[in-house]
Amino acid sequence: MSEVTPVLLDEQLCFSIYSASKKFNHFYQSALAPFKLTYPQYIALLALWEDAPLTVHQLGQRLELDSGTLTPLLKRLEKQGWVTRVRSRTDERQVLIHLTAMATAKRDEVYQRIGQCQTLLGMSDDEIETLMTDLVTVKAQLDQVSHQRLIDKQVNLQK
Amino acid sequence: MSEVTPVLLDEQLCFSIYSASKKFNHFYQSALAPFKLTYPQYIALLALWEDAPLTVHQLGQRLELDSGTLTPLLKRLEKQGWVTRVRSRTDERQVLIHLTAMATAKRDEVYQRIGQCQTLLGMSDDEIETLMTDLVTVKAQLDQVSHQRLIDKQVNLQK
DNA sequence: GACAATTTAATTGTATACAATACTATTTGA
DNA sequence: TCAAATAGTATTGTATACAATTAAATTGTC
Repeated sequence: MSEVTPVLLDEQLCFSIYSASKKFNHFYQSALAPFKLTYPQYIALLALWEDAPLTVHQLGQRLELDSGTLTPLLKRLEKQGWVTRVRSRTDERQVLIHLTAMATAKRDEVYQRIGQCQTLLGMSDDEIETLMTDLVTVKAQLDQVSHQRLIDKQVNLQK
Repeated sequence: MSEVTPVLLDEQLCFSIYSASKKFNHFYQSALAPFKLTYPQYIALLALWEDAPLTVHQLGQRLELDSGTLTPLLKRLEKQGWVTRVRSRTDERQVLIHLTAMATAKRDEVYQRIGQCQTLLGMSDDEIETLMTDLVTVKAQLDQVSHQRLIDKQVNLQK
């Protein structure tokens, strides 16, 4: 009697999320093609349209990305004219990310394009809300487990 | 009266999924650290433990990954002794991915490790099932939209 | 005020992802 | 039969991700 079913529900859920995330990515990539923006670049702009300037660190907190990801991403956005990267005068360690006039000007156009493409997901707002609530639960649990892992790691190091 | 709320529910959902996917990734990365496996490498092995050998193409269908991703991933798995890559004799175009004796031998150990770490997500099986069903809906819709995009693209090319 | 500790970005190295292209082997069709 | 189309894999180029390290600036403490 071998216990041969490791394909637990959790595992399938992980794959579902992994796969959905990639699909969403492609969706935005294609929707934003006229602006040559990727999804991560887009959400960076979204955060800045809401509140700018932001330091790299602040942006990272909102997007849950670190400087290793953001620095090159922001350099690309700068090269394409969406943002400027200015080292703060009051604290030379931080780099402030400002929106360019072009970024401000194009905001509504980008919004509109996304709106156009957002041909509903075939789910009610309630369903989406529920889905998101469940995802929050999953994420919280994963955070907790990975915190547990830290302790576990130390235990494992003993032997 | 400007329509300044582009942060639609869909957008928040996308970010939730994106963020959950990354967290799951870290979870597996850390759970599988003793085996030096990443999540994509792990699901490749999962597919092979279920059914091997598989061609790169077949594996790609199961994982929804193309050869650009799989070829280097499989080379890494080969270098670490999990699989062998053998060009098929009956059809020289395809490369068959076989499990090594080590991979077969370590299967249960890996399963066990994952089982150990899978300290429940704080959700019932029913809740998880519902979540996955909803994700399937979202994915189906995204597939449909991206298919629509193809037509759209052609229309846009006109002007 | 000196200096250790902390904070913040950038860099480096590794590993996905995927579009586009190239290349080879197989299959198909005239 | 053999040219054209197709299939399968690999390669190249671009863009994330993130751990680990480095470097620079600031803060806290004596």
